[in-house]
Amino acid sequence: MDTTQRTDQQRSADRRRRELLEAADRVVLRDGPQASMNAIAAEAGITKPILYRHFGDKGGLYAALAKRHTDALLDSLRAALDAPAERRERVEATLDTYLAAIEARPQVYRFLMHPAEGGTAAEQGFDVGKHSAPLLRRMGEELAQVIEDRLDLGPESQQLARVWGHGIVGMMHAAGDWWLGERPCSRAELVRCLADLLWGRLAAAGDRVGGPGF
Amino acid sequence: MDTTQRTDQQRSADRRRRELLEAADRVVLRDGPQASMNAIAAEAGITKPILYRHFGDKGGLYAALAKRHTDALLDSLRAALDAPAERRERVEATLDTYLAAIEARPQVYRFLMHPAEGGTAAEQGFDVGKHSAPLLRRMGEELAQVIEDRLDLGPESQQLARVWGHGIVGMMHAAGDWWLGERPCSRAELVRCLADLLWGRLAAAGDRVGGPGF
DNA sequence: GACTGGTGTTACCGCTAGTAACACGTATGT
DNA sequence: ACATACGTGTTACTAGCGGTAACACCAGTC
Repeated sequence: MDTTQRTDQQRSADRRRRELLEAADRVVLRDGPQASMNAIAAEAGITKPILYRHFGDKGGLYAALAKRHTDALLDSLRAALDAPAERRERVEATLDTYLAAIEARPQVYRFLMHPAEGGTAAEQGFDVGKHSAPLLRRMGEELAQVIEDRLDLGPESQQLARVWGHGIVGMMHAAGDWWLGERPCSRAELVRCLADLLWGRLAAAGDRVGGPGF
Repeated sequence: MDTTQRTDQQRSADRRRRELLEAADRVVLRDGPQASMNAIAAEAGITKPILYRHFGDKGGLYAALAKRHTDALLDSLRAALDAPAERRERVEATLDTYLAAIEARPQVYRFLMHPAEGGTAAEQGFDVGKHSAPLLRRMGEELAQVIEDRLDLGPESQQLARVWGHGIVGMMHAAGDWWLGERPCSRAELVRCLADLLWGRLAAAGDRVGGPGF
């Protein structure tokens, strides 16, 4: 059991794992989030127990799969968030990056937003509400960190930043989801509307004639 | 087949349907969104085929169940939205109403946010992204209508209102979900933070020393 | 009394996630 | 050279799911 052999094995296992993940990716892209383990195994040219040896259970495979895409998307978002430009431009660029991603690959995005599922009887924690997709949480935390690092929000800075991070991400997600289903306008228009909302146009708008206003 | 008898039968069927829905409610509240049809039938004291005769399939039962809670929650939200007060107060009241609801019954809320699932091979439309929970969509449309009715937003009023409706609902949902899982602050504080976000504090905040600002 | 319609059952189908048990190749220790 | 251990792969299975077909019972009606 010398070191070189162990690394060899590990390398082989890692390569195998990547191949399996790519096969799973193709199936999920084709069949949606409810792709079966049988289908994934068949696509990879092997049988189920191998998948289970590599990933434990379906949740493990899905987590590994989600991590790849989540990391990639988060990298794009960070890039847009870090670009050298005015705050408004940067916010719009980030929104546009996210919307472009979900527009380009709706199946992947749909998969990422899907909660864990826990088929038979595992991982059930009903008493709390933490069912949201990991991607949303990670994006929220990431954005919160950026906000807290860069904005001066007074004494309650941290709390405000975290609430805003998750809130803005949720706004982006829900609006994007609705937009993807109905396509009521162009992406650029959607970006502008959302940025306007974040820029306080809701509070600044005048009441409509005849009513007390929202 | 005279009218009175048909009404009698219909009444009986309706009562039965309500009983079944209440049983399903109890099971979902106990087991979460993945409650099985067997469990629900057992809770109602009957067997599966009866459930299927009443609701068609699992999606039908879940849709009926969701409609009850969704209608109830939307009524509460409408009440908060229509209260006689300033705009900011009303926004805060609406946010608080939603958060209080999900805080009081997280399982129900979790169930409502769950997408349709389509067990075996039904209702699969992967090419579009319309997987979101009906509750989110309905709340978004409802809020959009209120915004459009009451605010003067210029020529692009309708589009802005719809984007904002879905965006604000998504913000509320994501922030509420995160808050419910981590409980980082009181409900009132969360409400204030979110209202501040909607009131443009993000755009108004100053840059932190040493960086160009978000 | 035969007939019809609603309510209920049992027993099944095909599918899923997940696993146990077995077979093959290969490198190693004695 | 041979036995041993190990990783890789298979087949065949379990338990449970959503959903359904076929049958039983019990009312009211012609």
